Amino acid sequence: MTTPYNINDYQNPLFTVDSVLFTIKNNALNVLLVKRANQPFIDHWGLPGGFVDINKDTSTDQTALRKLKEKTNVSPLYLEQLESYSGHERDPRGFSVTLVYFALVPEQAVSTHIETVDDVKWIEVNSLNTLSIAFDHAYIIQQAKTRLQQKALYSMTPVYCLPPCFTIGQFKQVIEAIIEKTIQRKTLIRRIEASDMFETIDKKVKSGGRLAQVYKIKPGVDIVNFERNLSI
Amino acid sequence: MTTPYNINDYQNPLFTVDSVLFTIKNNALNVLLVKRANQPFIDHWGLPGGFVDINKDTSTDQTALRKLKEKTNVSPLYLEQLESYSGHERDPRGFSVTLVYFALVPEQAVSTHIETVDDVKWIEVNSLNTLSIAFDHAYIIQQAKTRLQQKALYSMTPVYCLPPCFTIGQFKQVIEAIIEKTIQRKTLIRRIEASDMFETIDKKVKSGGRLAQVYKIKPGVDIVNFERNLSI
DNA sequence: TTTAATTGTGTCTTAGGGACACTAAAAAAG
DNA sequence: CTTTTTTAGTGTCCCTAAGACACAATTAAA
Repeated sequence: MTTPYNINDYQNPLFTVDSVLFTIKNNALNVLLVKRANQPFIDHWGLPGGFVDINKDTSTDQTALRKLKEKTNVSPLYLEQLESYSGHERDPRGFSVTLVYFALVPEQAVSTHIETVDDVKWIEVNSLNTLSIAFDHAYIIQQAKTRLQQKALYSMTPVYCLPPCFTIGQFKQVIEAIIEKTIQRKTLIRRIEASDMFETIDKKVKSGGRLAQVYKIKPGVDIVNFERNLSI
Repeated sequence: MTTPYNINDYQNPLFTVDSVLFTIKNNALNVLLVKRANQPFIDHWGLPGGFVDINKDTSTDQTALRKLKEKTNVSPLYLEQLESYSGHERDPRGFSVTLVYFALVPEQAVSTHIETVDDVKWIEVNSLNTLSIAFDHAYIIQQAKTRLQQKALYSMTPVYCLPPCFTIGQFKQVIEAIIEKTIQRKTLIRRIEASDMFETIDKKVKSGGRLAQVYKIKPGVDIVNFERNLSI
């Protein structure tokens, strides 16, 4: 029953790390796609990612960050594991496993770099069906979107789609773009106060009407989770 | 141990699948541990798991289920991915990635099989420090416990630690063992009704006082999530 | 000066968990 | 046989935070 361990008895699956990097652009949820330079699915658009480099990476988190930095020139403010996907069918080269992260970044942080290259672009998640996407990445993006929507209902996570200084109006727009539903401004204000994550800065900013108070994240605070969801 | 050069080993990290299988035993959260038959950490206790067998497994889910069935002789009722853990330090053989699942099973379903073997056992999660655990598995078990506790606050997931027919009193004990806090019986009854996941069966059962109504899960229903957490 | 737009406040409603009293029914104690 | 103990189940009030929405404040545009 117990044969001695030998690593060569097993064929290792193909293991990659991919990231779903989201941002809000034009009041819509966008995902970063990369034009594939290699087979399989050459010239198709897919998620940024690749193989672990065990000489450079101290963990798969580092792999995800390294690949994202290669494509966007910045590290995302928020990164967490989504899930891994595996099977014989998802990659023509054979049984494969991809560990998928999902990440958030404010659009301004990467816009200048993205505009200088033509193999990296933002695409609206709701327009994904107009492209032919590599592997099962279209499905993975949908899963990541669902997870982000859930998190937006019970946490302050969407703040990582905002620049360092922001107004409540901007925050509300980001949340609404993610959950695809309007929320009460009052509810957001109550949550901002209850979370104690933010501080006002001595500045107001034009917004088309009355000047808006500017907020920023208090240094060193963790993301706050709430006990109730926003209603769906 | 000297492994011959293998191109796959060089490109790919060591990839394994492990599972944190929980049950409730004696009103306490228990985890299934397996005595390791091989290096590294031979004779230490660790999580059930191993390498993907790409000839047998259609996905990593199947790997987890196959390994659990080897050790317990049953498939768990509940299985989901927890997270993956990676790094150079966690396995002396080099950079490794383990994809960890967490699973729930009623104790009765596996007790007879467990008692016949001596390399598999249940151990109370709160007594883990009395054993020396392989790899970073002690840490992983703590992470899985935290995740299970969170899920118990907003979902009916703990029901998978119960046998097919159960009383509200048993359900309450399972939840309380998981979250390590008492809950209001009334709250559980309200959630059972609101979820519409259960039906009463025409049977009552002794419980030390008044006879208790027996419930079971309606066939084909999905686990229900609530919009509010139980208070912590 | 008026109107429109956006920010910010006040407050009532609503849903669901927390608490707890009270009744029901069965077993154990006397 | 009666009383006590134990667990099951119900009724109901409280509390908190989200939803709804009116209304005041402030700015720009018409």
